[in-house]
Amino acid sequence: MQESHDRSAYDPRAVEAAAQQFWSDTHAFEVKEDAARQKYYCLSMLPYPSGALHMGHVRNYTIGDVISRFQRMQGKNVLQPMGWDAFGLPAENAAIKRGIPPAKWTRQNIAHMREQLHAMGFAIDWSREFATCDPDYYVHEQRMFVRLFQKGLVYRKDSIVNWDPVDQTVLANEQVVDGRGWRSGALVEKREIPQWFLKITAYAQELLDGLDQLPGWPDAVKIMQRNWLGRSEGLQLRFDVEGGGAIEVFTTRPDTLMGVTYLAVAAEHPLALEAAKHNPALRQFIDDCRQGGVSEAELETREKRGVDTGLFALHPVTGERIPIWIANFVLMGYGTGALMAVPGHDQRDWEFATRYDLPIKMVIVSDPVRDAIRELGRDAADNTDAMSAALGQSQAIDVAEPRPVAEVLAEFENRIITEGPFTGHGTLVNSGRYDGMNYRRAFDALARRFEHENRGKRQVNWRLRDWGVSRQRYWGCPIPVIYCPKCGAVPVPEDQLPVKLPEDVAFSGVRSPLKSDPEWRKCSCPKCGGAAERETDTFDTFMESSWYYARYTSPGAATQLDARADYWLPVDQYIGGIEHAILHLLYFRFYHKLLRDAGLVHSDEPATNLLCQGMVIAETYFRMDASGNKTWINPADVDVQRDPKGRVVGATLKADGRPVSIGATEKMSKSKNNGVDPQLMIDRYGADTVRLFSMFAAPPDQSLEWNEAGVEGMARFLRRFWREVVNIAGSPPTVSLPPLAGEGARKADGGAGAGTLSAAQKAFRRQLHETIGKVTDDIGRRRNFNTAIAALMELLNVVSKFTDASAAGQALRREALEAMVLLLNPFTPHACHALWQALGHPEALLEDVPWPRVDAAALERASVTLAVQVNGKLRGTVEVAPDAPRERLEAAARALPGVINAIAGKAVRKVVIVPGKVVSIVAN
RNA sequence: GCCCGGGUGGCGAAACCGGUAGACGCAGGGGACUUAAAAUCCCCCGGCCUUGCGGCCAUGCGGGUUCGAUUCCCGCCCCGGGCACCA
Repeated sequence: MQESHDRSAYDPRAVEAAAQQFWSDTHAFEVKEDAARQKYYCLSMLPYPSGALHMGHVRNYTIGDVISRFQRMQGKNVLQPMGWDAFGLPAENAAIKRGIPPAKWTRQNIAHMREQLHAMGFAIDWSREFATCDPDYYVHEQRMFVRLFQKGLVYRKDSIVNWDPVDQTVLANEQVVDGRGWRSGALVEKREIPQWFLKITAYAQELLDGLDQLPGWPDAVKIMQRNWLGRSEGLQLRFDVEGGGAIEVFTTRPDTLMGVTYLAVAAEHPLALEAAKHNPALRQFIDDCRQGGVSEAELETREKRGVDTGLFALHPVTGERIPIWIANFVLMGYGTGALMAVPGHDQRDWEFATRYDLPIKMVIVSDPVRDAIRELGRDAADNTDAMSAALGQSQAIDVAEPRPVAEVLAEFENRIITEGPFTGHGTLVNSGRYDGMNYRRAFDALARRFEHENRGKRQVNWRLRDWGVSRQRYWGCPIPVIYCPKCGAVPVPEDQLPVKLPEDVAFSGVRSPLKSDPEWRKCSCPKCGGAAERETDTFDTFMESSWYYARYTSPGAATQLDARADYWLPVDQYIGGIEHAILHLLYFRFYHKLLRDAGLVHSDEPATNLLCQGMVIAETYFRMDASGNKTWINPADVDVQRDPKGRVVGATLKADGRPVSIGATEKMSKSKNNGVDPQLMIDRYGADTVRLFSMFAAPPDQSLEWNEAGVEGMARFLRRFWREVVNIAGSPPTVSLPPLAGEGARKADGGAGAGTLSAAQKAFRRQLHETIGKVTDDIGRRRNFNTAIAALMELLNVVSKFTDASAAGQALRREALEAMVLLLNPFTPHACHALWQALGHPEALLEDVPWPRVDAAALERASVTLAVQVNGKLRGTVEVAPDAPRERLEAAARALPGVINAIAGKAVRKVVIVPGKVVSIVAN
């Protein structure tokens, strides 16, 4: 016994090395197109090669691998590729810090991380691997850009960036910390420079409509994208300016037009700049607006400020004089850079008007107020109650005495002025001939009027802006454009592509080597042959990550894609972090439509199913010094103390045994030093245990708290499972008990074979087949891997306790454990690979071995348990035949002592029976 | 600020379509085995009351709908993600 224990003990290191060697030697995961088989393209977002695998990668790629291996066991032709999102800012930072060229640093990181991915045992087709910094990859991106240029989907315009006046460089939002440059500490300024744009807005409507064709995407992502696209129907309208000129505004609420009390323009608006020429105070305000970063979060949380230009616009209906203000919350980039402010019916306009003491007018009343007014108009004497109730609902007005309509309106207006705007749709008042109209009618009437006067037009506006793809950085794909003094911006001819990024460069300071190298940019104009210069900006790295999924299907193709793309695309399952819900996933969808319109793919959307996994979080520990600075301590270096109930009462540093403070549980990060190194975990427990824990500890879309004791629990489970399987491995692979053979048995004798089992044997087998059903559904449909694993643990507990030594009992054990090896294979493929062999199977546990099937006959039950409630409280349960009639259920329920007590002295009013679930008795 | 998501025992979580709240695992307590440790196995484990049977309370907070709400609706509080150079 002792000897066999030693021989058969679970040794993850040896098991995993052998399985990985086998998969590698047999090219087990390299796939090719096969029209005869159903394809399944399972894709995880490609990693940025930051240096080492982190737990977020482990989680992401384990989810993808579980789905891939599961689908493969369903007989599908599964593609699971991997590559590297190799361009980006961190490589430049590393270059500055350590003096290593970004290309070298990046390729070193890739080599290391590739080894780590191998050690996780992912079923990846490595023959398709590429890095986005390979010229063979980005040449196609450059060619696509040139073609989009020719199609008119690319343009250049001035755009605002964060400018660091000390380092003389453009900063990413990430590099702006509290309005200052992260390296120089200088106050960041806004600066306008010319940049390249892709016309994603030309696809806005299609991107919106396409969301309805994606039932396999999470609602949260679709809602976020819908809001991001931000379709709004409104009116673009011209206000004449007193003394000449005009301002165009866009409004989604033309019905509030008569409530306009001021106009607000952006600081960069031409009218603002013109007015500032003769007004130092305006000049000063506009200059102040240039300070600070450009991110939306920063702008939106900034204090709303403005200044009066002293100019007036003329109201397009009344001719009234309307003051024009410059306001820091109006941005030049959205709509027309100017807006009509209606403080009575818009929150932000109201706050601004209140601050600067601008008039507030009521021109819309809520429906309850309108109804009350109508009642008053009919019978002014006696409708106090109705009016009071109506006003009470909307604005809480006390109406003690009947009053004329004008007084009610005045009260409502007073509420708006003092308490806040009424921003809902309602009925127009104080609007002359538009009085009494609702939103829709007023919108139409005003639109017709202004279209007729040639003063305005109906317009659909989008929140979505065109995609600015220029970055003033070195480590990116060069934008293939040449600037000629005579011919202007000329795309690089396709036969001169790629424009290669020089990789052997030295970073002297923060400036891009492309920009400081006078030679690289020199070239001749493709049109006139004269001396010209190259663009030194590179693409936004979202460009590379927008089409990599397609390139995996056509490795080595001379063109961007070839016919193989049609076999594999679209992606069947895409997996990545929720943080990419908007930007990446929108560009990804957009680029797919660009590929489609170039004839390279033949579908409308790139991925049919999307899974967004949550973050990996961990506890934080720190010590604070006298001046309040925190030193963060890694969880691996800490011991935790508990009270007898298991509650955490303190923590100490392993090194000195003295206490440390316990911080929040948050996302693993370098700054909080709470990252757990996956490599350490693999070395200590093996990849299968790490995979199993990362799938068990939380459902994939929630955050996952890393907890090493939990990992040990998984190791315990795997050891037990290993032992159970090895214990039966000596018995013959097929114990001769035909009635147990599921499918075959039912064909042979209609399932009657199971009838020869004892009640305990039947219960055992039912649990097995319920588990097969649950695990299949949890992985295949629900993507709840944690509950699939829990069900398998439960089953193992049952198997361990099932000591039936009869022939039938042994056969049942074998059936259960063979099925479990298959069911666990997606999670712990190395151990299952070894155990499948140990069970005497000659073939490798790959697609040749089909997923276990549920035997419907095994699921039959002799009885079901129903909950019995009295007045909503549980008073007992009854066990009855599944087809027991209603009367018998009620009688059985009423016979329960708990029920008799609960209904004593009461009359039963109602009995609700939900078959298979509950008997609910209402008594009083 | 805006958009999206989440809040259930000491902890991670489960309850899938409104039907027995806490499966599974961790931590903890008690025991077995062992010279000892590790490993393994068995029992207990939301709170309060009760010798026991059992009862009451409990899914962030306050309301509502329902025979019945962790689940649906309304209003709050707290935590997390995103915000594209540029409502």
